[in-house]
Formats: sequence, structure tokens, C-alpha cells
Amino acid sequence: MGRSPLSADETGLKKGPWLPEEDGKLISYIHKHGHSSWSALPKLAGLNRCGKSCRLRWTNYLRPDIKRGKFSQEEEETILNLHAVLGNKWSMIASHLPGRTDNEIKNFWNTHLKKKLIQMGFDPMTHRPRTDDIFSSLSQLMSLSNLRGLVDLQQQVPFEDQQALQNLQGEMAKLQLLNYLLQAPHLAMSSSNNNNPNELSILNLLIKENYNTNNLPSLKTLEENLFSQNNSPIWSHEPPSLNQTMMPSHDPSPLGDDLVLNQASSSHEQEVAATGSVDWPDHLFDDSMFP
DNA sequence: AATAATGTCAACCGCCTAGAC
DNA sequence: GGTCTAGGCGGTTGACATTAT
Repeated sequence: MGRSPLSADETGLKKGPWLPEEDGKLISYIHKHGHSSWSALPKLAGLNRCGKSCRLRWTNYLRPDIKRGKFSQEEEETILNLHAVLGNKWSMIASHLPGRTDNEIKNFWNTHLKKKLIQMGFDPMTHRPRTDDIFSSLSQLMSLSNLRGLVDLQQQVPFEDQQALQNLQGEMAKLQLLNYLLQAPHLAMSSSNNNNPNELSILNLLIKENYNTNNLPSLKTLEENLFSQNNSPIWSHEPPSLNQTMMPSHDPSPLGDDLVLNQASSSHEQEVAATGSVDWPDHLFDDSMFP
């Protein structure tokens, strides 16, 4: 823990971890005299430390009212709620948690809660659902699936492994489909607006009802169904090839900035907004697509 | 058992603000 | 109003602990 041991700065003041006897001197002095002046305290207490270091040691570690040990579920929820409102105002958050220091809360946030939120798909700063990670992860998987190695592998693996490889390719195809659907205009638009509460429900539904099943159409079939029918196209102009969906997530939509939403997608978005759920056009997933 | 990778958290650094002069 | 100083805060570091390989 802490810094380089027994080091001292140019003024000769000691830095680094505190020794038990230093703690003892600090505690003893504060019990007798209080800490009205941190700058004067070290000299008076017989410590070769700067006042700042003494204050930090006292407030973050030696203070008698400090609560030690794991954060309770209640404390965790309090921190999450307060952080959503206050942001990284650790001292303000700490003032709502008796016995906890701002430093402790900050550490707990950085080592636990932040990661937890990210894993749950939330932006730790805004506390809102994030889609960039989903796009990013998908695109990375897409890139992997596009590696020539997978194709080469198919020609090399023994017959008994072909089924496993086909399953892998099937999974990749599902990812491609999901990525493809996510980049449809109505979704692309919502991804630029983190305030859209429908993002998560759309993604959840996609994942739940499509990605996690084995009943997905082949990409080729999907592409044909998507673009051979002119009555209600999702895209307002020439659709991108499926290969175009393989670009990194941080790239703009494959359709570029001049993307224009057509009537169908607009009404679809309205439907999503109104119902919180998605009803995909039947022609995209008709029975003939499921072998 | 040895080594590497990852997690934890006390402590430091630098900046900001308020108050005194 | 300008300067100095102390106190406070948030970000970051790095030694140690734990877990994975």
C-alpha cells in the first residue's frame, strides 16, 4: 500500500506510509489539543510530516468515528443514487454516509461500482444505458468472424469438427444479424441520443427474441427479404452490403450523414416510443426464412 | 511452485477556494 | 484589487495482496 517507503521531500519532511509511532503521536496530540491548525500541528506533535499529510492521515484513517469494513448493500445504493445526482463530489457523498471517508468512497467507486455499472451496460458517469459498448463489442466480433482464418479453417478441419465450426459460424451470423439490425436507421438515430429510453428495450428484445434463439434466418435470406421487397423498405435508399456493417463502431453509420429516414421507419420509431416494444415487419421474419 | 496479471487502497499531487493581510 | 496561505477536494500513483496461468 501507499508510496515509496521512508522517502522525504526536498524540505526534509517524511513521506510515504505512516509508522505506528507516528500514528500514536498524532492521535495523542489531537486528543489533547485538537487540530485547530494543521500547518502548526506536525511541529507541535513532534512529527516530521507536513500538515497536509497529518490531516489526511487523521481524516482518512485515524479518526475514531471511521467505519471500517465492507460497504453494505444500503450504502452501495446510497452511493449510486448520490453519484447519479452529484457526480464525483466524493466529500458531499461522504457527508451522507456516516463513518465513511470521501477517499474510501472514491476508491470503492473506482474499484467496484464503476465496473459494476459498466458490466450492466450503464455509463458510469451518466448512469444511463450505453450502446457504444454493444456496438464496439459486436464490431470486434464481426471483425474476428471476417478473418480469413475462419474460412481457411473450414477447408482444413477434419470432417467430425465441421459441425462445431458450423455452429461457430452460426453464432457469428447471429452477431452479424444483430449488428445489422442495430444499424437500421431508427436504431442508429436512437443511438445518438442517450436519453432515448427505448434503446435498451429494443436491444433487450432483439437479444432475447432473436439473438438467443437458434431460429435465425441466414444472412443471405435476410438480405434478400430486406431488399427485394419494395413495399416497406427499412432503408430509404440503396442499402449497404452486409460487409459494410463490419466497420468499427466508432465510425459513422455506413450510410453516411445524409441518411434520411423514410416514413416507415419514422412510424416504426413512433410505435416503439409509444409501446416500448418492437414489432418487426413480418416480411423480415416470415416462416419461409426459418429452415 | 513460480510467475504474471489484476485488484485494492493508503497516500501523494496539483488545483481550487476562502479568508487574512 | 492583489498576494499569500491554509484547508479541502478529486485524480492518480504505486506498493502490497490476491487470483490466474
